[in-house]
Amino acid sequence: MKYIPTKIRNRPYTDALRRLKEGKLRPTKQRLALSKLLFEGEDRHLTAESLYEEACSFGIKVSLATVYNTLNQFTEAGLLREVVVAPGRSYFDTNTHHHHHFYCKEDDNLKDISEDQISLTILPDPPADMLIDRVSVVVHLKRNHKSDDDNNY
Amino acid sequence: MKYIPTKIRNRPYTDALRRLKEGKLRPTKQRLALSKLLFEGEDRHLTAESLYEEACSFGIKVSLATVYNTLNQFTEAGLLREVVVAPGRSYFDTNTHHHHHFYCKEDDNLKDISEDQISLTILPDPPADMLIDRVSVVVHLKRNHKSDDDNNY
DNA sequence: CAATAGAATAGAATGATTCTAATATATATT
DNA sequence: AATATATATTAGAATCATTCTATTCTATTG
Ligand SMILES: [Mn+2]
Ligand SMILES: [Mn+2]
Ligand SMILES: [Zn+2]
Ligand SMILES: [Zn+2]
Repeated sequence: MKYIPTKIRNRPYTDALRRLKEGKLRPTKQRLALSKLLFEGEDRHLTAESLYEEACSFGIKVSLATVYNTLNQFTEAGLLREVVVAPGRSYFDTNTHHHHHFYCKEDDNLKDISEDQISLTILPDPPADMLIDRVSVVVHLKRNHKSDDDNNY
Repeated sequence: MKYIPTKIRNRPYTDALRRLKEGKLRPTKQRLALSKLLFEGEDRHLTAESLYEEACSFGIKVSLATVYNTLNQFTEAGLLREVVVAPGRSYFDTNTHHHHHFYCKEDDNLKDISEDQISLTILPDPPADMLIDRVSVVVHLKRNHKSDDDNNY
């Protein structure tokens, strides 16, 4: 079994802590644990409910209210981005870079499209006294049922 | 006072009726009345609540549940489009042509951007067995507070 | 350790939307 | 025109995501 130095074993916590400092948020148990779930590993899209269930499944003692608070505070601090693609529920995105999304309603699934994969020119000026804050592109997908038809004819 | 032939005076109802036939929906009092509010005049963006209040203010006897049912049925039938820009509530759009939106959160206000005012190239192919259903572009706006600052310095 | 500000929590409250089951109306059939 | 049937409307209850509230707890600072 390979020896892993403490420095490296602790990296996830260090990173989670760094995130909290970035947002000027106290490093409480719950925030640290959620931050670790959110930011270690690949970028992800999640809902308050899904993060809550994940936390519970890892034995983290946290309430749904705190998950909502945390997601909102992280979003406020710029550590997360809120993505609104369908009525009813919000997704939170650990990828805060400017980018876009594929969304499939049937699968309830979000997938990133990096900024440079979409070229966009907006011709109209914003109304008077308004500035463009950000541009959101959602490519809505549907299942391709064509192959089913092919089999029948 | 100019004479207006019955044919023309009744046009809004005729149009409202035509819409219902398009969607294979029975022309009930409530649907006719809502259809008239929705489709006569300019294109508009509205919420269930706002349409309900408008209907009430015109003395139309209808329940909020029926307004929700009607908006969903009309959307299903392709007479309306649902626009999701912010968490919490849905907007319905009488403009069903492919187009995009400016959205200002502060004013809770939607404004159309016609399709030809945005040029968009999506490079990535959709995931396997998926087709692009539609593309939604939302240009989020914020108030320009620059002039306030200018006055102070 | 004590004092204090800030955070976590359970549960209540809210707001949008959907559901339910009774009543009413539009359409089809005589 | 009356009847039968399918469909629509309604009030109110129910649901679901989210936020609020008031209490308890904890991180921070000296
Ligand atoms: Mn990342
Ligand atoms: Mn129109
Ligand atoms: Zn993303
Ligand atoms: Zn529109």
